[in-house]
Amino acid sequence: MNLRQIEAFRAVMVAGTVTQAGAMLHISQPAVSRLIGDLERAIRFTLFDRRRGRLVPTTEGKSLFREVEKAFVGMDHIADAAQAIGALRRGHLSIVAIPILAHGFLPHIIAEFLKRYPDVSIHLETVQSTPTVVEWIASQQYDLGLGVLPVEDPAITARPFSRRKALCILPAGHRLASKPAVHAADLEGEYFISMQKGSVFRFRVDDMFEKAGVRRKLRVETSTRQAACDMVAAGIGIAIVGPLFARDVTERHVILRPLEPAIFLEHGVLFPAFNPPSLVTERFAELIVKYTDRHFPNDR
DNA sequence: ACGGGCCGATCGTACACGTC
DNA sequence: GACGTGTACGATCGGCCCGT
Repeated sequence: MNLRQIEAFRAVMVAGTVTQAGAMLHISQPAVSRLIGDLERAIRFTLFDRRRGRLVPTTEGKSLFREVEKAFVGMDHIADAAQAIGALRRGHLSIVAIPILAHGFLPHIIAEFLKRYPDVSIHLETVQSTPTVVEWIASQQYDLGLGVLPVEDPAITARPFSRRKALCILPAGHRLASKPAVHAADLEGEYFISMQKGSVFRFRVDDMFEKAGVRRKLRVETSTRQAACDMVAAGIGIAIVGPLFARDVTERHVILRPLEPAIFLEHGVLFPAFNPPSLVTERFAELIVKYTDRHFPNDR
């Protein structure tokens, strides 16, 4: 007994004749006839009486049909579920991101994604640094991560979505605010708010000033762009932050200027290397790339 | 471990024929 | 004519073996 024979049996019960059952299953009438015959031989009792060239279900046939119907209801559920998953009408996506991307940037993408796929549920977690994002993605605790590139970890597959310049943040009314761009040499002797040590970004900023021979007065160190902006707005000093992916209230009270020489920062989507992304994850990653191209194109 | 070839089982169609 | 059964034959698939 096999599934194909059961399928043919059900089709004959539903359609009434072997010919129509064949049409239902998109096979020929003899094929159905043989499947029914094979099934009867396998179970060793007859499912149909052959009366005047017609198949009439026996009592045993009717009993078996009730059981088959129960099983096919379950099959229909599976088919529905498969279709729903394929069409992204169901699904879950867990994301871990650094603050600059989790705030202001990702909410817009999530909103756009949920317009297209309203029944997908999303969990967004914010962590302070890209190494933590990498760790959580590598251990497959989250489906997708967003952080700063490069990521040199064999357990991670990275897909860049943005390459943009860092910005200099000045307090309103600062002497450098009138300049179209701020040069490293302009910041000689300025009070400075620095991003926390250990990050790729901090290393690049310090390296740039060192090569330019510029000495700053490092006043405060912070881990978030938001805190740096707030402190610049409060007149504590000047800061250099990574590219912005949104404008928030605080940034209206500061002045943003390009930095010379430019410090490029690349952001990327991170996946676990040994676990292929689900359809939901893939679609979300594609949307991040499209959204960034549209609203925050790469700097040259 | 992987790919290719062989072989048997299974499933399909086409056709002939019987029954109503 | 409509429908069902039986048979011949071809296509496909999966298991097995063997070579790389």
